[in-house]
Amino acid sequence: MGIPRLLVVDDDPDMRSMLTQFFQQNGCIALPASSESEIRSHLTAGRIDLILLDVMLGDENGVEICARLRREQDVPIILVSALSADHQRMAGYEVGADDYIAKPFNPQLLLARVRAVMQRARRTPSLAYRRRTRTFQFDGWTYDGKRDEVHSPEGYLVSLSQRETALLKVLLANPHIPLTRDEIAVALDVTGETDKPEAQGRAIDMLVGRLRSKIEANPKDPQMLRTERGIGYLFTADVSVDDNA
Amino acid sequence: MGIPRLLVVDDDPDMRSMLTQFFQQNGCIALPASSESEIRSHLTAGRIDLILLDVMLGDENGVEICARLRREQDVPIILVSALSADHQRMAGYEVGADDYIAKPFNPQLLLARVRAVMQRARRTPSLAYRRRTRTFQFDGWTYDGKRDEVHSPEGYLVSLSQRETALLKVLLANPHIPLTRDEIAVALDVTGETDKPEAQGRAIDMLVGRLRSKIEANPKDPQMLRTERGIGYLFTADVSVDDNA
DNA sequence: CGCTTTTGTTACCGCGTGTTACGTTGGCCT
DNA sequence: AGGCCAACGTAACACGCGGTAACAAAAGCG
Repeated sequence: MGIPRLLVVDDDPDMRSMLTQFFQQNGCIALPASSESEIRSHLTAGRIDLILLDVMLGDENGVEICARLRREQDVPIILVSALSADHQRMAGYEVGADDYIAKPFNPQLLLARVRAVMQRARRTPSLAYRRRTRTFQFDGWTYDGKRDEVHSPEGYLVSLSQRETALLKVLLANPHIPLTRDEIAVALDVTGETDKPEAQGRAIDMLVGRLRSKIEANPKDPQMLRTERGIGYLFTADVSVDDNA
Repeated sequence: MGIPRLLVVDDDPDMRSMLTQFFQQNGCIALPASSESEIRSHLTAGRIDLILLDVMLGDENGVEICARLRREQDVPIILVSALSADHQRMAGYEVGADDYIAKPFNPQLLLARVRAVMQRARRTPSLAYRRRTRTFQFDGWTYDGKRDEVHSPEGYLVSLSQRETALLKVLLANPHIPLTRDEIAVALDVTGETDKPEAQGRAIDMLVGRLRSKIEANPKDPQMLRTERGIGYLFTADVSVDDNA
């Protein structure tokens, strides 16, 4: 089988990079994330085998996020918390988490739990192992996640590059939400090395421009992929999702 | 029957080559491996009479691997471990291992155990001893493991070279999983002499290209054997296995 | 031994992607 | 209003990865 791909969700940067590094040293691909929208971007953008989710995120609640995610898809989730109180633990399970670990934890134990959960998930003939494919509709356009194809309102097949497709997926996962360049960059970085010290030039601008030139009727006056001056970009189309395939 | 074919699984290169050499001097064919995916590739690619499996692999757990393999097929497995603790021993048995040996071990004793397990396996009228031949179906295509033939969806017989067939088998054993060139190279080396010091150029690229030209409808736009830029290759067809023959 | 077939190597090219540089836009200040 | 300047768009270039043609080496085969 391939390399396990984990998503480490914690709002404390130290804890986050500590964990991602630890997992990377143990042969996993560990991607950092710190908010629900980032989680969703990752889930849409690429395969994620397991989510390690801190219960106490700054302004969001890990348990609620877990419940919401679980209502929608069956990606394995391990909740992490500083509170080992029993009722918390129960809340975690009731909410659909696969396991629950209290801080501070033994790294080896954590690794063992991660493996156990992933193995359990693998045995289940669920989609956790298959690539997640959905079909999106937006403003007449179609993105077919199964074939990774984009069709214009007139039905023409528009070929996007890998990166352009990835960007589109990020946008589709976050419609009507302004995204900063950093947020986009992080979401795109499926290769996601350690939390980077912020140093990417205008790559996102170029990417946006290239995508616009392919999916905007008039790229000079973008309707769907708007720019929020001083902020970032905003996808303004209404998106409908098709989970059938 | 012929010469016994063993698979030596250990993540320590020294131990691995020591063991393979030892067995080779004692009239066996010993193939080195260091990960579950390698094991699976070998099992799919050719006959394996017995697996010598280290419990402590770097990022994988030998016991878990053993359990997983045993759930699927009945290859004899001997677990090897530095921990001779009893509970570990029990865990090994419960998991379906045929024997359990603690490091450091007497080579002669090891050999005796190996022989004993293999003989026991031979008496059992199981399939472990026959060459494992399966038939795979993928996207209309058929690979007949018995005759080593590939048939197109239209029913034409397509002749693949040895290496191309080997690659196809590796892919069939790992569908929907991105494989690096190194992983593929290792899996292909069923001849697997000593662990090589990694120095293969673009042989895999060529091999992939050649296989594509034979089994992809449009080799320029591969559907099944996709390339994962910066990673390696990915076989995206749904594979179904036929164990009858 | 030559000839064929398979397999690996080298070299070249195209494409996707990031960077740089420069022009343009639009907000803000006086 | 006009001017200033940061932010943005994008053309042009640079670079690396992967496809593949052509060649070389190795393995079968008579």
